[in-house]
Amino acid sequence: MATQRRRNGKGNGKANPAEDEAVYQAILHALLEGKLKAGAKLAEPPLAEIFGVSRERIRKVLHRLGAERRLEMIPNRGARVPRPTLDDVRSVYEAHRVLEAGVLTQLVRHVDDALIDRLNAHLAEERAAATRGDRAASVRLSGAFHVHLVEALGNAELSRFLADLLSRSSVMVSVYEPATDSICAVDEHGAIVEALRARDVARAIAVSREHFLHVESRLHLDDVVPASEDLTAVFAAEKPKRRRHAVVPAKAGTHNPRE
Amino acid sequence: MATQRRRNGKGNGKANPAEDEAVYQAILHALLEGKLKAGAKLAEPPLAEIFGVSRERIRKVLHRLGAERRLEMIPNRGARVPRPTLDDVRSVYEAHRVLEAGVLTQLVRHVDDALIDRLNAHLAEERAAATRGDRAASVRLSGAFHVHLVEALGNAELSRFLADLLSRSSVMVSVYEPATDSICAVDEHGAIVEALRARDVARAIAVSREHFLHVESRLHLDDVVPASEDLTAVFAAEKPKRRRHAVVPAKAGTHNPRE
DNA sequence: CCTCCAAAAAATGTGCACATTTGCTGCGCA
DNA sequence: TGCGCAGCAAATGTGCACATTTTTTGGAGG
Repeated sequence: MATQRRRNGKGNGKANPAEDEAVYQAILHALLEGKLKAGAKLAEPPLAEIFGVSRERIRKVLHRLGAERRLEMIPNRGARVPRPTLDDVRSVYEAHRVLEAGVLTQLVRHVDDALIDRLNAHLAEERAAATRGDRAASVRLSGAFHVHLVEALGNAELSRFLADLLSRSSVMVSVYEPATDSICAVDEHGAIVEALRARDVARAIAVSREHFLHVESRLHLDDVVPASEDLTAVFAAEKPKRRRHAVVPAKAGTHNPRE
Repeated sequence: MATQRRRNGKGNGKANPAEDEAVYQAILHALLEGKLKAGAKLAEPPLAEIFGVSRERIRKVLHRLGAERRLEMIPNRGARVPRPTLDDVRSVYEAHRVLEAGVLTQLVRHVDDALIDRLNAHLAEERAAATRGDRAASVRLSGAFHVHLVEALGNAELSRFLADLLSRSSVMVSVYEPATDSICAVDEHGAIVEALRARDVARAIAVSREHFLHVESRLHLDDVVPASEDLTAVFAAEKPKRRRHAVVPAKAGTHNPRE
């Protein structure tokens, strides 16, 4: 219900906040999945056509993404997918490293058995995923570990900041593709937990730092996978509204459009 | 030239990006200065009238401020100045504390004489302001000290995060008014610099933590200054466009309206 | 006197018609 | 051949006219 309206008659200012959110999530998702080329332009008319909504709707979403620094907005020239430099990537990784140092410092003051148990349970999950060779799960759980650390502090500001950093690094990862193998050594995570359990701040920070530098060293700037150029193909699976005559051929340069 | 147009004729879609920015800055400034009541509603029509711009312009700015979490946007119900709880304040202070712990940890790896000199120069300014009893300068310099610390790392992400925290806390400060006296003990800042010079991470962090707890303890939630209720009065000095029959007395709180 | 409800008033949200700006294409001229 | 530049097509930005929703108002009934 309530999914097939608009463009009837003329005056039609019906409120539909869910639709804004849907378009926003679709574009954000494509961005986070790395389905969009680094310097790609996101023009309003094509997107409006693809999602079957008015241009104003698209425009609002685009500006919101721009305000969140997820898109690069140039006055009178539209929105583009940011093209992060290697320095940008290092900056994000360094920020994460610094943040985690602070988090660990604060965390040793509040460690209890329950926290250690939760972290160990998470490590078990990570090991299981690694053992069974589930790359997707490994990547997800690897990021989740650091999220667990901040969330243990229960501070909304810090959690938000980390989420911001992670979303940015995920985009970069898709550009500088570090996905060779063994994404995030579980042992290093385990060492952090161990240091936490021992209340050893210095060691926890040292291990964490080592861990980040390790991950960071895997980045390589050459060999940039171009991702898809065609917006219609990118959003093919996102909004099965209707009006899908544009082939979506065997191009499929990226991953599978899943489900 | 080009500052006195609009509302002539009818079709008038002229681009004026500077005007967006001006309105944005005006509202943001009022927000940061604490001129707006905590739960105050920012309705579009009055603001449009006050600034002498179209409602769409106001709407865009309001949504942008909402995306930045500086305003609380409720669908179909407009924008309100957020009413931070005491927990919110503590959360921001804790985040700042945790962040600075990480910053200090990273900073001891890069301290050099030049940095220490710069920080000492800043401390001298702080002491001078304190000695001469300049409260405004003291507050400003006190915040600037922590900004100097992060900026010494040269990391844009971290700097942005701190700026975000500071802007939030400045709003809160205006609510929970900690301005009794001796806002930020210069000695505590000096102790941080001293620990940095000695490359003593643990001490630097301990002093910093102590410092933040000290500042935080000054907050009191009762006695909330209501600030102004009337939007026209709040923005009186901000936009001397015209159509301002509301006095605009010797207030002149801000800067010159340029050119 | 208080509560509840209907109708009006005000405020927010949206599509649309342009104005403006950008980008491009092709023609002329050195 | 190459360099500019006029004109055109496409995209972005903006005001405006409504539609929808919220809030206020003014009674009627308990």
